[in-house]
Amino acid sequence: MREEAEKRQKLILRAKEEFMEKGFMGASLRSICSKAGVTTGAVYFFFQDKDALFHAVVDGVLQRFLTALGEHAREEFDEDFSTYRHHAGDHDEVATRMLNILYDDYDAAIILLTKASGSSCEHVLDDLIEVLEGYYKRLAGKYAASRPGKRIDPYMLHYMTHVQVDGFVHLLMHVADREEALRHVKSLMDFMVDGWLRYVLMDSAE
Amino acid sequence: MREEAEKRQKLILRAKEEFMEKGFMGASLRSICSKAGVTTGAVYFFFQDKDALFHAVVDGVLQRFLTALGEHAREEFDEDFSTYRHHAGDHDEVATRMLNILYDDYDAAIILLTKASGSSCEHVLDDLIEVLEGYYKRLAGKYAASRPGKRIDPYMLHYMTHVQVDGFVHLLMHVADREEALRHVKSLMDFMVDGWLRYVLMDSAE
Amino acid sequence: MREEAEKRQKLILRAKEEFMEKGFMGASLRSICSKAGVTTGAVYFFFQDKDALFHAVVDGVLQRFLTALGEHAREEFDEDFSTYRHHAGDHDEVATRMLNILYDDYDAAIILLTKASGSSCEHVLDDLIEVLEGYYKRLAGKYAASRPGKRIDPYMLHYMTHVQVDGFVHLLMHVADREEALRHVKSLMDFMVDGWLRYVLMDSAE
Amino acid sequence: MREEAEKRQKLILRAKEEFMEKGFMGASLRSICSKAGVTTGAVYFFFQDKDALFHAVVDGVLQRFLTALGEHAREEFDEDFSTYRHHAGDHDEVATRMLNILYDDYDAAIILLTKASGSSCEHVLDDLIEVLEGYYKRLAGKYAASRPGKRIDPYMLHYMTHVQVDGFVHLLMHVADREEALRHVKSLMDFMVDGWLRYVLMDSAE
DNA sequence: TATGAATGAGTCTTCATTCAT
DNA sequence: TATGAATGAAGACTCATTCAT
Repeated sequence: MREEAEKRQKLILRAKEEFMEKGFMGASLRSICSKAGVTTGAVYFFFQDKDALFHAVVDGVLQRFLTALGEHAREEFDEDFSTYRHHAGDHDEVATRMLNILYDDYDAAIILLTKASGSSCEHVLDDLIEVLEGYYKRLAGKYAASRPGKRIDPYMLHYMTHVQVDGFVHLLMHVADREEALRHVKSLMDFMVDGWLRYVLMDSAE
Repeated sequence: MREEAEKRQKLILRAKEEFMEKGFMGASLRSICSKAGVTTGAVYFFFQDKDALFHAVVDGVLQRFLTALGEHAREEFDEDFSTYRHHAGDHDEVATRMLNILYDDYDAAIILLTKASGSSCEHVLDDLIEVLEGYYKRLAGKYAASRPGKRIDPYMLHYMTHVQVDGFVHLLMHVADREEALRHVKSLMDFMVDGWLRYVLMDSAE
Repeated sequence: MREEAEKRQKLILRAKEEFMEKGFMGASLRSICSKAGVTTGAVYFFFQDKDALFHAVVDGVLQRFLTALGEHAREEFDEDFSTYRHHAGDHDEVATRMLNILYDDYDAAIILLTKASGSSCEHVLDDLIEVLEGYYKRLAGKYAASRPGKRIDPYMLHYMTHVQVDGFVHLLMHVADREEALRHVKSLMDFMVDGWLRYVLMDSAE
Repeated sequence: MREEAEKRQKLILRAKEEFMEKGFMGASLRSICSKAGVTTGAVYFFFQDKDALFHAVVDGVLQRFLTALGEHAREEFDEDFSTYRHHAGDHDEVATRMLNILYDDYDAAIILLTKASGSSCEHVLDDLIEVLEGYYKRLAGKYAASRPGKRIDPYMLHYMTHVQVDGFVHLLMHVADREEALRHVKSLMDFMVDGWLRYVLMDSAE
């Protein structure tokens, strides 16, 4: 009661370690269980299968990230682009918010984004990019409409979306310290906005 | 004798298909052998183990890529940066050369770059980036030395190296057609050079 | 208290469905419990084990059937065979009575007779035949004693008992509709009585 | 070479014992392997899965039985029914032939016919009956056509087919000795032919 | 030269059952 | 009274690898 699903928690904890170390496919339920001091069968009381255990590790960050992303998308979409001018640092606040979510459950975030191969999450990144791309396409459309002489390069739009997502992943994987990561995020965002304005929204004269 | 080489070749061919479909870990030697019409033992006659078979599939592109990279590095390093000015398109020729190497053995390149998890090649990308980064660091040093008021941001140097490599991978994975890929590579390179000049080599006044 | 019985009942109901679908061995207590909206432990509160649950499903028909059989045996055994002559339809009434018992709990009857493999009931049919055979042996003995020149073929006696029981099972499994089954039972009984008179009680001259 | 698949044979032998004892579902590959002095993996070298192992035990009898049945069907169908009169013993020869096939691989026959539940053979008996029924329906049609005033009772046609097949199974299971079984088969066949002439081909006046 | 048989540890998963609470 | 957590042995099956021949 009080220790409410203590073993469940321990199981998730050890699973996180194992997934971190060996990835989804490489992870062994046996190994996880023995580390958690639990018999193999126990996993199947708490979770439907290996994949569900993976979700238990990873769903938290994923949901928070997705929610934050949805909110941001709604806000940004309401801006008036006819008068919009980009200033360095414009996107720092959002980026910081998103990054914080990832660093709040650092290991889970890394597992979700880089160790999911073989699980039902193995395409999260691609899915995320696809969603974002759709959203950015509409945004870029609005922007281009208010800027005569501008047109969109579809490949670069897809690529820049990828770069954006990948930038976060790169930060996460190469900068363990949150504060340091937050310091870098500014350059990152400026670099990406440059990319957008120069290579996605290109001059019509091609 | 000729048969020998034939079987070896068929084995490599089917392995390529299997690795492409399921990745290194997911691939089954049994399945490869049966597709190749060869007994299980045969793999171990021709190759030391699963990993060696993977290398047989992948080493060709890897070596050609590495060699080309080495040559390029030597050339570029000899330029005189005191008089250097970047022009759009400067790097297209190199990029084209590298990209062609990848498209010449398209499947092997994709396998090497995205399906190697679990094999001894699983860190090729990281290794490649590390090598490149070292080379770029010296290059950037030279450049900065000839440009008073410029200094290098180490994280962005690492990140830009990553972006550069990742740009190739992205192209490879999302644009199956070589000609189309070659068309995009120009924007890609310009975008990256921009990144270099603005975010890696930043103004000293920070 | 009322709830208690309810849960027990629901458990039996779902168990019946599961046994029907997958047989005793194939049935899963987990699956039964979850269908019944009850915890796993509950089965072991209400029943001793899987086998006891099976009995709970099946004992009703079995007891009613056995009782009816016993009554019939007692009646028939008291007849005077010295004056007995078989007429078509003689046994219809009994057969109808027995068949009705089976159709009154159709699913349970089918489970008992054809899905019990692995349970302690897996030999009910054999047991039933054995009991019946003993009874028929005495009956046939009486009959033969009053008919000089007749002797009994022991194998055919056993076989005819089997045919008799099997006839019921066949009806049950192939004719879901009770009325239709009752219509067929006449031919069935006549066929069997023929068998008895011709092949079980055969002419001594062999 | 000489001992050609010695272990394969031992595996089949032990599997036969295990299937005999516990049925298909109840049988454990582990147990079979350890009895055969072979590791678990070995089964999967020789057979695709548990079901394939079952087939290896059982396919011999099944094929021989089916072949013999097909031949018999062809012969019998060519008879001229307008002049046909049944004599006791008419079918003994066929019955003997079929029975011999079953007794030639006694255990396999029993396993196939009574222990197959859970395997892909679990409906052999039903399938066999269905085939036979189709054949008998045509035969009975021919016969009835040459006998005015006769019509066919469809349920009894199905049932008699079942009785026929079941008669063989019963013999097999209750009479281990082949000679004794062959002695009984005569009564059995006569009983069934009686059934056919009286209850399947009934007088039109119903 | 290359096979085919065999290994044995490993995979995930399911099971009936138990018992403290 | 009945639960929910947990067991532990067993299930079928797959794997990369080895080695006598």
